[in-house]
Amino acid sequence: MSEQHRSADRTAETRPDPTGHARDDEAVSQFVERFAAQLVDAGMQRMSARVFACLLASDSGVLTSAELGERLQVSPAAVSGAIRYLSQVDMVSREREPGSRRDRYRVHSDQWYEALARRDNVLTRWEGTLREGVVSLGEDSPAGRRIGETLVFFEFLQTELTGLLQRWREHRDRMRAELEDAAR
Amino acid sequence: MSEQHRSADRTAETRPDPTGHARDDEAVSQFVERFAAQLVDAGMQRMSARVFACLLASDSGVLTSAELGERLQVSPAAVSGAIRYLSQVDMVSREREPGSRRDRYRVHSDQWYEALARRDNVLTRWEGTLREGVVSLGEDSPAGRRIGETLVFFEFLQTELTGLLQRWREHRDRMRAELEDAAR
DNA sequence: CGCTAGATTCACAAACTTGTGAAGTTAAGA
DNA sequence: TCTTAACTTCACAAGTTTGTGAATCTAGCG
Repeated sequence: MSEQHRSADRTAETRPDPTGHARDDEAVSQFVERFAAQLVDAGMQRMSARVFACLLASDSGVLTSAELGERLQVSPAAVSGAIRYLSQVDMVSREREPGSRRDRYRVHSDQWYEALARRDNVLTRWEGTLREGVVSLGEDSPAGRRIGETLVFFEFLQTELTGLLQRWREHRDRMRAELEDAAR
Repeated sequence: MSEQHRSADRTAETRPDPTGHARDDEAVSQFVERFAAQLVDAGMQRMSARVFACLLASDSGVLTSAELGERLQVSPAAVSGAIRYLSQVDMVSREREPGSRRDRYRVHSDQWYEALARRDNVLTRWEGTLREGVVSLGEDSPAGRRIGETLVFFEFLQTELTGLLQRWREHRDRMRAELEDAAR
């Protein structure tokens, strides 16, 4: 077996690094599990959440199935299932390592932005259901009017989302420009 | 048993009403189940979602445990559990019907607004975990920097949320004023 | 063109979740 | 103060989800 894949993130307890920092695997694992738990609370499947958090906390941002399995103490089958979901929702991408039959999974840097943008679709579906509801209940009935108000709120949210994401892009670009300046 | 509680929403198939609308119970139930399913997809417990959707679709906006049980075909125990959750998260309020030992459960008109405002707390918790993560990973490590960027995004979101809710309040008040005008 | 590392699929068992009936508790009204 | 309608709690059964090992598939490489 090749030793290549050990270069990015070691599994030893701690590791000195060029800037004088040590990576405390115990602390890292605690972060991974804690953050994954919060993603689960927010509705994500457990294993997908753990895999995602693990990738997020890796220095390279890229890990193989075997590495994920070792860090999370799960079988290749579990990793496979998690990756299937995560790539479906575009939170990780799959890369084939050239000159190898081993896949590498990478976190997208814009995951959160993308995830939020995808909420747009969810809102649209909700709005569809609410519109049907207004019809079923009768738009002049008290219940119909109540559902209608909810619909207005979601429509408002959806509009706001557009502006919000635009402002985020500007905010991010401004930040990056500052970082570039500082580096010079 | 008193017949009082039948006054607000009948269980018969359809009902003529003063404005000439009929309430098609089959269609209403379909809306309730469909909307509840979407709430479940978004992470809510099944029974809580059904109870909430049912209240939302009732003309009075107020139902008793027995009415909820009959409409959703579930036991009083199930209703009790759902209501416990919903009142914990402030999506329904409990009222004691005066001169009776029967509770009534009411949907809040501002549920969605409130629910979104509560997201604020969730974000704060996430930010806490992310901050710990940056420390664990070392703020100058690539992973630490990646988590840090995520943290910035969530901080941005939290700021935006404040403005968004403020704009919603204005939007809503403007709408209500227009409705008042039209009624005159 | 076959061998084999690695990914995927699948049936199953363990763990968790959900809703029920029954027992227990509370408080309105006589 | 007693009775009893209505809510709540609890143990359990049914249903669902999750992760595993084993079998299967895929595609680099000799």
